[in-house]
Amino acid sequence: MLELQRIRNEKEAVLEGLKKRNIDAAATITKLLEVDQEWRLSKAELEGVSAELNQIAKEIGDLFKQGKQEEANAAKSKTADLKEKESTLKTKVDGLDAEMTQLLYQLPNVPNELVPAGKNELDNITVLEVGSKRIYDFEAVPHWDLAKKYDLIDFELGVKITGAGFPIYKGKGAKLQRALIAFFLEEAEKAGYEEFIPPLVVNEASGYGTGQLPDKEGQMYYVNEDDLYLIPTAEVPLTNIYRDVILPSEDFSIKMTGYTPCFRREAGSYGKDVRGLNRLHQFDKVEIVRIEHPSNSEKALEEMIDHVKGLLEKLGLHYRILRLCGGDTGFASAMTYDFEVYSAAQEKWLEVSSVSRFDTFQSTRLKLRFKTADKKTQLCHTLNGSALALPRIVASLLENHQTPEGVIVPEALRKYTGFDIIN
RNA sequence: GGAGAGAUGGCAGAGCGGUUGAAUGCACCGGUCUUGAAAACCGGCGUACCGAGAGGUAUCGGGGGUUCGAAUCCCUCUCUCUCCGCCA
Repeated sequence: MLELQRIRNEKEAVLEGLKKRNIDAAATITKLLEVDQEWRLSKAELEGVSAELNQIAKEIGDLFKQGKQEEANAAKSKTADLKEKESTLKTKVDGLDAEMTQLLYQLPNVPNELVPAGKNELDNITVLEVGSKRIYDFEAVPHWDLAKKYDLIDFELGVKITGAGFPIYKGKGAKLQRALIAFFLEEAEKAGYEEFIPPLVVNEASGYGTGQLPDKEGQMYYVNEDDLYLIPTAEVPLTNIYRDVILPSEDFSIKMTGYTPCFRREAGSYGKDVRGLNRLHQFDKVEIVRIEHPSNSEKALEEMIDHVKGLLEKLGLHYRILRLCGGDTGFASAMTYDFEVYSAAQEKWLEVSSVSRFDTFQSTRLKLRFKTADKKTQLCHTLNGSALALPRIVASLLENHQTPEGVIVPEALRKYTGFDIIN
């Protein structure tokens, strides 16, 4: 959620920024400021009436103490009108308040100045490409065929047990999952992230805290009986650890990591995009989350990018980094870098990581703040990224490291897998 | 699942219809004293919103109600604890 203060003070800059998302928010913001104006006036009026009532109540209390019953009772009659007025104003102020919140929820984050304007993925900017496309001297096979050939993943069996998008990993396939999780967690730990194992279901307040609610309600699995949501990413429980927290000083840098399964309904997906491991309802991911002083979030983002680069390089994967354009940047993000790995067999780039800074967009909702040196409270910045999500990494590893003899396991992974080839 | 108890400031813990944003202790910050520190003493010390400011309003788990007035009474929701049952 954008800070109301910011919209008041920098209306033009906010509008300009949102244009990069291909959004014209002029009407919403004009309306918002109108409501805000009226809200402030009504609120001042309401508080005046409340102050008057409080004053009278105090006087009546004093009169009773002095035994002046009649005067006290006389004073009571004065309150009827004021109470009526207070109640009306209260209803009005609450209504305006709700209307403002509603409008604020509609506005996405203002993109960082580096974010290019644009509509969709075609307008993203490639900022770095490392490695080059592998040349195969045999016909490259897509990962779903390799998974079947080496009996690593059984998609049909997953359909039997649960449904499409819930694969069953077997044997070396299962072990590869475990190895990747362990590898990612240890790399994160080396980079200074503390590991957490959070709950996989969260309450409504947490959903609102990181911005999955109210807009993306349909993307989460919902447990009606207990009013809980299955997490779509570890970002939700990890970031919400710091909901309603005021850090005691400005000297902080919080780095968290966690492995969790992630659950996404992916309503509306179909066709070749969902083939094999490309898009699943349940998948494994190691997430990194940071809570930073505003002055450090740029550096933090760079560090996270370097971390993810390191992972991909250790896995021997050819990748590129994209700075997403306004239109392709997520609702809550101020700037997002996507990492993509090239799949020769599928002849396309697969998104394997997304690293974002949210500035104060999440912390506004989370009420996540810190105390400045002069005792003021100020909003923190939040950032997060996948480091990494498993399915497309597995797809990339299988496809890019395939040989006629089998799939070669990257050196860095061998101590976790215990085998160096899948055949 | 059944029965009971409870939810107060960073923590502990009073208050149980009247001027209480809230006693007291601890923690924390500033000061006096000291070569320095400790102790002692003095002062300060939640959050949010409105306001240029003075100040005002809200907040004692959430929501609603009774009352001139609610942390205190009533309703409701959520959560926690204890005992019983079940169980990895």
